[in-house]
Amino acid sequence: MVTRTTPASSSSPAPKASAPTRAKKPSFKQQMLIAREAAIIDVVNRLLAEKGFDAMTVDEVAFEVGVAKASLYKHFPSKEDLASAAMVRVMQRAVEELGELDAAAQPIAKLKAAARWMMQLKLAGDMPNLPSQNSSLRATLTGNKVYVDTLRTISDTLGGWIEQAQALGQISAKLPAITVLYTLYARACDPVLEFLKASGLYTDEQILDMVETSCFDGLAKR
Amino acid sequence: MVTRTTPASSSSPAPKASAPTRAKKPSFKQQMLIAREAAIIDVVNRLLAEKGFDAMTVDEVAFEVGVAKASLYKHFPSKEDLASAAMVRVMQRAVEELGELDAAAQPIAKLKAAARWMMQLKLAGDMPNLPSQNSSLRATLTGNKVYVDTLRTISDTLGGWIEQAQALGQISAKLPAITVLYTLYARACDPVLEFLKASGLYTDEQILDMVETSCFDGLAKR
DNA sequence: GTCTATAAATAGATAGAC
DNA sequence: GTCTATCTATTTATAGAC
Repeated sequence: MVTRTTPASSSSPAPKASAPTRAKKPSFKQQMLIAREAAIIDVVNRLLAEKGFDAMTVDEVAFEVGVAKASLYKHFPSKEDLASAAMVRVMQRAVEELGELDAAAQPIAKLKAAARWMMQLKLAGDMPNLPSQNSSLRATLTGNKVYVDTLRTISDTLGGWIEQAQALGQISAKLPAITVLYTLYARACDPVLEFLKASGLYTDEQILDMVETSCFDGLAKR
Repeated sequence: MVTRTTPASSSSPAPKASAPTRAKKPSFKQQMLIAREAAIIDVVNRLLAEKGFDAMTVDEVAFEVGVAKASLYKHFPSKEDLASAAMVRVMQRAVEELGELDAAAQPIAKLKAAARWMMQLKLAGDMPNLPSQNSSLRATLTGNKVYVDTLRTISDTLGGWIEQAQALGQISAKLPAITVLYTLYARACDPVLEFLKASGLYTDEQILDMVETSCFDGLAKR
């Protein structure tokens, strides 16, 4: 995950000869690097969820991570790449989640569980919120192979489930599969979730139930 | 037709109903003021729809209006007030629209038409996009009496229709009215609309039909 | 790789002439 | 009320010491 090979080669950074008594393991430094970048992405992810890309500042990220801003730029070359890394990570987790959900029997059950996973992530404040209009951000995202590939993987998986569900008469065949897919994706940024949460009237579980119902069963009475 | 019954915003002076004089016509300057502010709000509204509040800059607004930035601040005291004025205007138009829709026979038909009106506005690039998290913006909005009152009017109208529709068995009674209301409001910022439009696969009418279907009938087959 | 310090650009907002 | 010119603060991003 998020294995950036920025530093001078990852093979063997041991210029010093063998000094087994005091030598530190290079893998340790690698692990520290990974851990620090994971900590950075943690903060970025939370800030993206809280305020969105435009309102998030790199100063803020650096302060919350507890690191100098210049150090951040050693890890990620731009603010867009910070956001991109956060998106990649959450999408890779989505791939893992979809893999587990695949055990469910019915396609529609998988789709509901996938939507619920996204909504639970947003309710928990862990869903990055990126503006779909920002051009520089879009350029960075579409130029990131891992991002594009992972998005493709997710879309293919969900798309397959949708077609299966439609073939079984579980999902309406009146709607094109692409529309169903987009409608599911939109649950990741559904403002109804935060509105209902802000109202303080319902528990997270109740909110998930209601939005899942409105999404799959519709507002009109059945 | 802009703000005939109500002043555009708290920052713009209300037209005074003074006795008609023949020597001078202050109403002309008043009209020029109104017209210029309407032109400003036009630009603000479009930019808010295109890039959102955070990415919109006051310099940009001034340039597109063709006026000096300092002049903008003579009309509206802050960027937040610019956005607030745009929101007030679109909401006042919504009130007018709801008044006309009230002629429809069935409550659910009114609700569908209201949702469709919002979606058509967004598809046309005329729906302002405000971040729900920005605190200074929220403060300005909640401190704007016209905004709060108009929002209240809209919510009361839609809320009444929802309860009627539920009583008639047209809208599911399993969902609280507040959830139905929020779900309808969310159509004004539904990313599915722009995704489908960006795909180039469907006409605006087809997109409206599909999203209306998914909203009221749900994704699951009936 | 981390830091301090700073560049370079841009944001929102104002001063003051006319 | 409109303009030019400017202020002040903030933002993304680097330079350079260690």
